[in-house]
Amino acid sequence: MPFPPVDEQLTYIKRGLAELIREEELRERLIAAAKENRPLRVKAGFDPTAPDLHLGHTVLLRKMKHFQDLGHTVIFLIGDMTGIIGDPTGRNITRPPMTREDIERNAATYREQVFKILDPEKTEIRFNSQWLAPLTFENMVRLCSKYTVARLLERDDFSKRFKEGIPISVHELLYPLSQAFDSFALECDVEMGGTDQKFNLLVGREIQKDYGQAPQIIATVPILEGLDGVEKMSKSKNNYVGIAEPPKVMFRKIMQISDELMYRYYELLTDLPMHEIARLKENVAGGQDDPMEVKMALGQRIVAEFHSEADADAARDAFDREVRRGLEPADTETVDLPAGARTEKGLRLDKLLAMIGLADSVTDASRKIKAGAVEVNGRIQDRLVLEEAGGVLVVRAGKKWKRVRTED
RNA sequence: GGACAGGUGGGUGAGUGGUUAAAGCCAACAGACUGUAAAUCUGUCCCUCCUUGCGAGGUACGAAGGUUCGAAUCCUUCCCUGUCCA
Repeated sequence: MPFPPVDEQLTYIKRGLAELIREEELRERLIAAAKENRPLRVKAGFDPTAPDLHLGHTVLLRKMKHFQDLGHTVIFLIGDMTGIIGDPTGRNITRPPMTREDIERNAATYREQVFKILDPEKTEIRFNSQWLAPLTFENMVRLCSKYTVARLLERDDFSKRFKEGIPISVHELLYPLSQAFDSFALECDVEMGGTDQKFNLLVGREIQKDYGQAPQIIATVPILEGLDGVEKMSKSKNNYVGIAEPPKVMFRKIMQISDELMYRYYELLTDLPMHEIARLKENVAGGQDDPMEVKMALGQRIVAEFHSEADADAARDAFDREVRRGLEPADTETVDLPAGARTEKGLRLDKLLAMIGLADSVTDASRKIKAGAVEVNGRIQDRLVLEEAGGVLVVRAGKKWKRVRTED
């Protein structure tokens, strides 16, 4: 399969990239690839834990996909060696070593999620225990001899911790080395990662050279800001959009980002050409385009990528209906009236809310009632005991809705 | 092995015997505002009960005991984390 012209490839690759080390080397490598009709081997490493991918991860995955679009091979490397050893840092209190089964299961989940973006035909999934596990002590020491402590301490977080007397375990120092060794073992032409990985990726170049291999080219992608627009997207910060989340949830979350942030999302999470994005921005600033429309279009693109066009349209409609107009969702669940909600005085609304999941607890429910967030059949409730009306009750607590069948 | 510091509600972090269910901040949840947002403002933010009240009760500050009318705050033991010395 012939590759596109080198300049075209370069432009495609460079879009949305944080840093490319070095462009000239990549150009040469691309020329050589074309000449030998050999796809480049592009690697990115992933942790064997937490296979719940979110949009932040997809920035990297999308860039990997771009390489595939150009005909190159992507290596999805699962760093299972660290998982087998156990906890890398003291941060996670006693993380038990993962079993082979755990890792297999996580790998399966990765496959499921990752191939929503990557092309399976052009992807190799590899595990670094394959070559790290059989590494003898002798070879291990040999690897270590190729790098100095001073150079390892150049890494930002290492030097910082060292200066401040925060402990650095020896195995942490080994981490960049083993990652570098992976690149050698896989004969990588390019390694990718977030900007926070730059140091590790650079070590790979050095080690490859030492082992007589052409040093890999490094391509880093920016770290995506989360929904808050400030901190990086992460699950623990709860500012993420998971790629396995339902269309409606995804769409709603995307609509939550600030107008400013949406252009960055366009750049990093869609393939809309840069000049188009610039135009959108101008039109919004000039008042020709409605920012909400632009953001909804973004939401639709993203939802469509992980689900389908139809899902995206439905999500948009649902948003319009539920959030903009505050109407009851079309897919409101209907439940039976829980037995305990009825007392001799009548229907206890606080208990009902807690039992059908619209409140965390009875106490929480009564707080919500007090706050005027609870509505039954379109009427805001301020009493604990509900007048029985019979039939199906449409209950709303804040954003959540339920229909309750009262058996009569 | 020794010395020292510390373990508080989802997170951070005050509080060193008594209006402390425990400040502040963040997150979260509601409400107002709005073009979706963001920003801003207001309220809420352990559980249960009921007549939803500036209500009553229960549980809570690593664990278990103890001192005291009364402890997150003092004592003992234990567990855990960190730093330094060996």
